[in-house]
Amino acid sequence: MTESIFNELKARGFIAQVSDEAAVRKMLDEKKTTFYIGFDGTAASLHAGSLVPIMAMIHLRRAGHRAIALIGGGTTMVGDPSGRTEMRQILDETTIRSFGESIRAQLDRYLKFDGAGALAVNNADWLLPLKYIEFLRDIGRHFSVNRMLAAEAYKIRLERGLSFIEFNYQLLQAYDYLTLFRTYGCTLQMGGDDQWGNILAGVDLVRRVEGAAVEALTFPLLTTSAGAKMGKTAQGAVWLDGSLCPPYDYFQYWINTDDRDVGRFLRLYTLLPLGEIQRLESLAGSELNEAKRILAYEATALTHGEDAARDARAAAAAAFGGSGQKDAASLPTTAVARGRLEAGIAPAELFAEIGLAPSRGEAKRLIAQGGLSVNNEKIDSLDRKLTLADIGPDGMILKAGKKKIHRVVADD
RNA sequence: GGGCAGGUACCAAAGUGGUUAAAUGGGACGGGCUGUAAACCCGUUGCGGAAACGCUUCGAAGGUUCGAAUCCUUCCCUGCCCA
Repeated sequence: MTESIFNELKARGFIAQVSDEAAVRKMLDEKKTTFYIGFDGTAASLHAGSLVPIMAMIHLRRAGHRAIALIGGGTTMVGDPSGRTEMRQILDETTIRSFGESIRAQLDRYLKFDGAGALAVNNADWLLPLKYIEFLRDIGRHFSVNRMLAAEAYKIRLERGLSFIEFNYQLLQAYDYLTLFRTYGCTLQMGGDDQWGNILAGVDLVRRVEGAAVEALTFPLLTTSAGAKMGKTAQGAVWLDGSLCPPYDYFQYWINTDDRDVGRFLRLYTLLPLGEIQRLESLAGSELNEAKRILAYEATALTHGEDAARDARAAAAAAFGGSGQKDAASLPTTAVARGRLEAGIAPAELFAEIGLAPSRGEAKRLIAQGGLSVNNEKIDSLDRKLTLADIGPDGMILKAGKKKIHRVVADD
């Protein structure tokens, strides 16, 4: 802990708001601190939007602090209204439990839950058994409805509607903080900036109930320079799970970073030293692509491992480098029955089948617009059947647009 | 519980018996220009079909009609006002 981890986080752009900067700085720079971040269990996998909290945990853990990843098995039963325009779909308990388990396993890859430097807990363990009246008397009494209603996070919902179940969310999250403080001596809760109100509610609760000072820190809510939410594309979320978002696609997501975001993202999403990042972001024009390649490689390696990152990088080079296709094997590949290829397959059918087009109609539209190609040769007719003859030594390379690429091989 | 206003495609929002697969905007996608960038220009944007055309869609289910997103009934959901 020679260099200040707080300064490091700050310099990397992780800090939006802090309850008491001097206190947090002192805590993190001088003693081993137990901190926590909560993760919702609303899907089987986390997506790129959760990477900032994950990276923050990695930094702090490396600096010698103890990380608690809280899986929201209990709070997800209720649904956080903060900053949302509509009520979340309420999931059933079995689903939430299984999602929570997947997320725990996923976080383990980044954090290595060894019990000493990092551990995972699930708030279903203490929230589900709660007794309503008891909870109201012990915890509910400390919350001012007036103050809650004034919170920015509820503003939209007060205009559009907020149900009582969601209004309870903050109490539960505050109670989580109290529980982790009591059980693990946790004195810092972090989260996205939309969690500020919920986190402060916990800080208040711990002070009122235990008379102790605990702290809050939030991360900025990121959007890309183009205004899109981080981790979302038109196709959906950029999942951290390789089966939902293959490493190749993950790599592509990062390499397509807007020029203006390269420096910011290198700081947040890689562990490269700041000096190195400064050098990379100072590159201009097309040289910036080198920085993007490094960003994509590092980000992919953190999520999918070095080997997968190397493969993805090689596949990307094959797809976009123009030079040969010796790494074609790394491209997303589908095997198609040899018999069908012998007979010849209509291009619209095949493109739709392997997912390069959402439907045959769309594929036909793309053909009409000159957007589809086989082995880098434009498909100019719906009758241009794809056959065995199109499969070269590296398979048949299909492209939709300039960036979506897929390889087809014959299945014997 | 009562009164009022609503639920239209990815989102916002027109449409109030046929000319509506459904205006317009945004988004997205494709092409052009580029650096796998941004900006800009052009085009596309329910499913199937080469096409003719067929099928499915306007909260849900029924009904009226030659014909409904548009009219009627019931139900579900949301907001506002009153309790």
